[in-house]
Parts: sequence; C-alpha cells; structure tokens
Amino acid sequence: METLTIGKVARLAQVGVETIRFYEREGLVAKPPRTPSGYRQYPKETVSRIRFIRRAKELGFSLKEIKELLALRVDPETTCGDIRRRAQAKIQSIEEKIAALEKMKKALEKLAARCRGKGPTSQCPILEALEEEESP
Amino acid sequence: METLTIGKVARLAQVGVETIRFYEREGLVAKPPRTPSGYRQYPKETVSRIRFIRRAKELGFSLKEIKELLALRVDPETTCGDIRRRAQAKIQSIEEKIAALEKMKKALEKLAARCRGKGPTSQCPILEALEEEESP
DNA sequence: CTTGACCCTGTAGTAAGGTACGGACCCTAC
DNA sequence: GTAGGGTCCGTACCTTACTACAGGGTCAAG
Repeated sequence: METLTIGKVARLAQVGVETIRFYEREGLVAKPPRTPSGYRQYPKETVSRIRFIRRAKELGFSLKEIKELLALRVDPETTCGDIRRRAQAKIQSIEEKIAALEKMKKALEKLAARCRGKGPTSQCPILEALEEEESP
Repeated sequence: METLTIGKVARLAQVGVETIRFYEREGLVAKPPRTPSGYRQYPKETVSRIRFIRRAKELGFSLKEIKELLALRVDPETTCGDIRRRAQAKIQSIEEKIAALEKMKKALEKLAARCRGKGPTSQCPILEALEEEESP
C-alpha cells in the first residue's frame, strides 16, 4: 500500500502542512504510522477525510461539529436520519444568523434614510440614534 | 458636578465592570479622573458613550469601527455624509455576509432534500456529497 | 558529500471581545 | 471596629481555526 507524506497530503487536500498537524492534535485526523525516522505515513483516504472537513467547513460547520459528524459516520448505530437532523439543525442556525443580520441591516437602512448626508455631525440622525436613551 | 463609580456606570450602561476597564485600555472610553484613593470618577456622559458603543455593536460594528465612529464624531471636519458612508459600507458588508450564509443554506438544503432520512450512513447522500472529488 | 527541500517537536502568536482571578486597598453601615 | 461590598492592578484565560517560528533531523539529486 502506498503512503503519502504530510506535504503531499497537504497539496492534494489543498491545506497547509501545519493545518494537518493541527487536525491531528484536535482528533479530526487519525495519528498515522511513522517511518523509522519519524515521518508521518498517510493512507490515501486521509486526503478525502481532509476534503470532507474542508467541505463541511464551507457549509458552515465548526470543527467541533465536523468531529461529531465524522464520529457519527463511523458509528454503525447512526442512521442517515441522524445526519439529516444535523444538517437541518445547521440550516436553522444559519437562518437565525441571517435573521439577526437582516435586523441589523434594516436598522441601519432606517437610520441612513433619515440622513440627508449634508451638514455637520452635530445633527446627524445616525449618531443621534446611537446616543438615545433606553426604551424597552 | 456629580460623578459615578465604575460599578454604577456599569449598571447604568448594562455592561460589566471589567468591560469598562477593557474599553478604557482600548481607548474607547477616556481615562477618567481619580479620587485620592485611586477610584475612577466618571461623568454621567460616560454612560451614554458606553450605550453608544453597545448600540453600534448591536448594529454589527466592530469595536475598531466604533472607535473610528467616535473619533469622527468629535472631529469638526466630519460631516454627516461621512457618517452615512460608514453606515452604507456596513450595510454592504452585512449584505455580503447574508449572501454567504444564503449560499451555505441552499447547499445544505439541497443535500438534505436528497436524503430520505432512513437507512445506514453508508448510503447517506449528505455524507457522500462531502466525500466527493474536486470539481473546479 | 553537500545542498536544498522536506520533515520533526514544542511553543507562542494572531484576531475579537471580553471574562476571571489573586491579593491588596477602600468605604460605609452597624 | 469589623463585616460586606466595591474598587484597584496586572496578568492570565477563553473561543476558533489556524499560522509562525526555532532549532533540529532526513532525504534525494547532482
């Protein structure tokens, strides 16, 4: 069976060498066997595993969540439904983030609309709004 | 002129005492005069200033941006238009974040839709998608 | 046999925005 | 006069996901 050095895995998976060592410390990538001189010898599957991590990260999963996902995948008790629930929970948390951002955006737009964009800051409605008293 | 201790400012502005000291270190709140025994003596305006910071934070400004906003406010050269441009830049960056999250959400929804939610993980389309080869 | 590219370990630093702690004063009320 | 809060300072710690050394050892080409 052919093995890969850490540098080759890094190039194939499009990450830095340090990142792989970091993933190993964090338990996202298994500790590989070593050559007599201590070099890590990775099986080719490690490349897919790191790509998996990269993809999941792009979808907004944190490394902690990805670790759970990887553990779930191996556990024979896990069903496809378990995975789907994770995905749906993530969709929900993304929706919450979007909603929070939309709220911010609306508030800012409201302020910007009130501002004619002329004159000194002393009558700027944006700044005035930020200085207002509590009203809850 | 009446002054406030740090604890009172904290309660009035709804932040922690440590937060105010942190803001002082970061230059967001001016260093106040001290009593002979070293206690900070804040004027009442400090409360509004900290509330300003809180509000701006809620609108998605970073502390660094807020510091700039506070500096702009004081500068007599600054116009209301300058402030409005900041707000609009922020709106744009919020829109970018929203777009990125929408993209994630769509990708996840697409995957979740393909999953019937039954059976073992070995045929889970979500996991399969994460394992796929590059396709740039 | 030397050069350069690669690999090893361990530690420290980055951003952001705080939070927590220890040990020492201070202030007010009973 | 003492108990309880409050405040002081400095430093360390938290999270996330890396990134950057320093100071070595290893490997393949020429």
